[in-house]
Amino acid sequence: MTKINSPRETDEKGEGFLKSIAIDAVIFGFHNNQLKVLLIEYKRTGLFALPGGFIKDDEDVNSAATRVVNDRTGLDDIFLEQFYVFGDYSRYNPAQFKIIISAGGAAPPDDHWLLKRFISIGYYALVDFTRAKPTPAAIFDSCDWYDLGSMPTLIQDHSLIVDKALNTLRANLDHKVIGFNLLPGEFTMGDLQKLYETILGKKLLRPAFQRKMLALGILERVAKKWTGGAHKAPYLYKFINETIGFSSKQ
Amino acid sequence: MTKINSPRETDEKGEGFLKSIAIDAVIFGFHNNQLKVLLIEYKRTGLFALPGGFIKDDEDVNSAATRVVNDRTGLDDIFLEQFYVFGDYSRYNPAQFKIIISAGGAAPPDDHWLLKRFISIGYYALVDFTRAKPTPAAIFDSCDWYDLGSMPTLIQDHSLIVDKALNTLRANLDHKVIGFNLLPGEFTMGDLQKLYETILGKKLLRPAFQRKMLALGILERVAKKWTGGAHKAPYLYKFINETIGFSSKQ
DNA sequence: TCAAAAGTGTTTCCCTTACACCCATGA
DNA sequence: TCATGGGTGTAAGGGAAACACTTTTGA
Repeated sequence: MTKINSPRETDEKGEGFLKSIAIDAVIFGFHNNQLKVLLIEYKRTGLFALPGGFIKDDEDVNSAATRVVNDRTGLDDIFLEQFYVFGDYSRYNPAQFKIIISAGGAAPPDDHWLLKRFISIGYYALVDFTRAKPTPAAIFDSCDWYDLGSMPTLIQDHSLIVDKALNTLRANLDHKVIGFNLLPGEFTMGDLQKLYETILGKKLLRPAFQRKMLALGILERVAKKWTGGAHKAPYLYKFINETIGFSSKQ
Repeated sequence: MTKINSPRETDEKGEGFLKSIAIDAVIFGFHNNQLKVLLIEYKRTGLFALPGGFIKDDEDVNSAATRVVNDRTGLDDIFLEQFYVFGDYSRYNPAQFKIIISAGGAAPPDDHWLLKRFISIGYYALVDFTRAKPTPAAIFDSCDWYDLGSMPTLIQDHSLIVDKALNTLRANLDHKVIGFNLLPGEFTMGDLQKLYETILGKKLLRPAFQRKMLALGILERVAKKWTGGAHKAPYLYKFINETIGFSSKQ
């Protein structure tokens, strides 16, 4: 579908990209009982933002989102879903972009395409923290995980986008099968419960949780786990589902 | 928020509008136990489509959607919600738009802004059929209600958009309070049940339905209804909720 | 042998389902 | 008085909540 011709975002005209449309990705990971979000920092600005990108003239929007997440994490098989379009006029803030572009070289002309108003399509992605390799682009100082509770201030309305992504994740956790995307291939029931508790922000009852998860019929018990703890070793489970990757589950 | 300056879609350059972004609205109504969708027909083309529009340079995207629905129905207080962005490259079909524009006057130049690739933000609206006044624009032959089961062929991927809107409506009917927006201010429990049955495409048990709806605590019994039928007259109910209008319910 | 975590069994409770019964009304 | 649709009562069934008990392991 997508011809590869590699236009460059830094062109003043934005040749090769759809104008006025951006993609912002809230990439969630889970580690040490903490829900994390991948953020980038623009060089020499102290400005933090969600990983984002633009849509090539001949590229599907969903493919562009996949490409953005792949560029930042190196992962291919990711759960990714649109959740909202952020399109208020009030989010238009060219001053911030002028700083970002200027930090990368010369000050941009006033009619630089990135200084125009943009609408952003919000995606959220659930990735395996242990396999993701945060990868900055040339214009970033960093690309790293941040705990949801201790994120730096973000540009534009990106904090709002994270909030809305988290709300969507919470709402979907109940009636879609998505939590597993945040865990490694094999995990214990305790890991899974910690994940659910962290996302939902509340404690769950262990017996009820175990039964509910097993009743879904999508978990396969693999083997015994050895632990360093002074207690019974838990089973390992893996998620059995062929339809991994870009999800069209409704 | 929105300065009024009235740009015109027919300008070749699309001056005053965001480029590459359109809005398509699936406006649902309910009448005679049928779920209906509002469709427009372009003049002298035989082409049917969803009501749609574009976003003014200084207009919120959600405001633009409200404006589109208001233009076609005359209604102000409408339930309206984004549900998906349709952004595949394959939906790009300039030939159809060339026909539409040509039918309105002279053939457009090849660089007419409407012949470029567009991404469409899908909204669905739930309106009171009895209060909506379908209103065509100058370039339409008609603007009318169609039964979901007997719609004409639609341009582009508009049939897909309707399908996805219906699926979203079905999924939300269970866990959001939205069905009432399709009924007049006062209605019987039978009306409401018929509506649910039509949307979900299956029969529901009357006693269970009545109890579930009343348990929501959002219905107020108003008065006795007189009927022409040879049976007990049903109560009338009305929906008690202050937060009518553009919904931010999550 | 003990503490801690994991796995499973059991009872209770509540909501939904299914069905029954009564009510009101016009033909 | 009878058929039809509306409203409510009630018993049965299924799943979640709450709690108890057993199992396994390293200290």
